[in-house]
Amino acid sequence: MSSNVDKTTAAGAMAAATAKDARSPAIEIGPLAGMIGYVLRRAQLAVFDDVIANFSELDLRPAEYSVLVLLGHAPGAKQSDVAAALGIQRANFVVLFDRLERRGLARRSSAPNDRRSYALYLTDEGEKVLARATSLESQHERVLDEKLGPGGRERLLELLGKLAERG
Amino acid sequence: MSSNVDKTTAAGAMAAATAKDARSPAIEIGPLAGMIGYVLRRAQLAVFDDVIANFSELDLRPAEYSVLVLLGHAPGAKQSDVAAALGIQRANFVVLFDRLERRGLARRSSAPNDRRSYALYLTDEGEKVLARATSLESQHERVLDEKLGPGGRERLLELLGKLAERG
DNA sequence: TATTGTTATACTCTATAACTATA
DNA sequence: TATAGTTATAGAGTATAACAATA
Repeated sequence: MSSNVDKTTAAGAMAAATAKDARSPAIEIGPLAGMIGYVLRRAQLAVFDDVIANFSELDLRPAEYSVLVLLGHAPGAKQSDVAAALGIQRANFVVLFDRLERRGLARRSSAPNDRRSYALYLTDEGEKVLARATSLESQHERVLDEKLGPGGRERLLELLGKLAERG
Repeated sequence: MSSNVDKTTAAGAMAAATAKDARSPAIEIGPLAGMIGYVLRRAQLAVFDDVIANFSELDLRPAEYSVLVLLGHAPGAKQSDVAAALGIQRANFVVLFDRLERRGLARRSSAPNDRRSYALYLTDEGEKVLARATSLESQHERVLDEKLGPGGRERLLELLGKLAERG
């Protein structure tokens, strides 16, 4: 999963872009630094890299964590509703959830009124993994808060919420 | 590339998550709404979807546009430096640039001092496409400014810049 | 007829290893 | 020995079509 050979990752690029080293005649990103989409993408990649690194002991991907969080918050939710709430295609959600189920972290239960659908629940093991992951995630949020400064989180979440509105 | 059958995209999910419709018993994302990484990802997807839609007449992907912008800003830059500045792996950049070259938008020129490397340039056609794309992109930035409100852009770029710093 | 879950498939993006030609 | 470009490949993530079971 990790290596230190031929590292030209986003991290490396950002470092190179700001370094003043005669051996790396790095070029500036210029006008891209003022484009919301570009800066947003780079920030998202940096944050996700940290999340993935923080979850490494759990072998849990961000999308999988979001499913666990949602099941902790809305146990018994319908499979298609969970997928829709997270913006995941039904077809892709099947595979994602299969993995959680095979690992014993979540389970499908037959829904009471509709024999087509499933009600989804965390297992006891899933509750434990969710608790541990949330602890790691909380630590990470505190690191982000240090980077953002006082009031930064509130301002950022408000602005990002406006961007996420569709239409 | 587009269709209106079975749309369970992130857009649909966000709409469903906020709608009050008896036929869509949508569930709330709960704690996810307070997590920087999750909100950041949803915002980035929404913005990129708009960028891609705005560029549809040019058949230009965000990463390709970023290369054109960089070549407009730093003509003659080395291939590996452009890739590093954008956080793209050398190996993947080759394929990306091949497509721009085949379309006649950019070209590789032999570098003066190093026969291993290339100096990259826009073609005249590439300049035209860059100009058109930048015009479309500017329009999009103004739409984003309306969403963000007065001072929103400046605050957002500053906060995102802090998140993008690695370490 | 429409919806739920499912399978299969394809396309993009990304990461790594290995090669070549130069330095 | 190290670097620039390249090729090939594999893994994620994502999108679409089609099907069976059920509504």
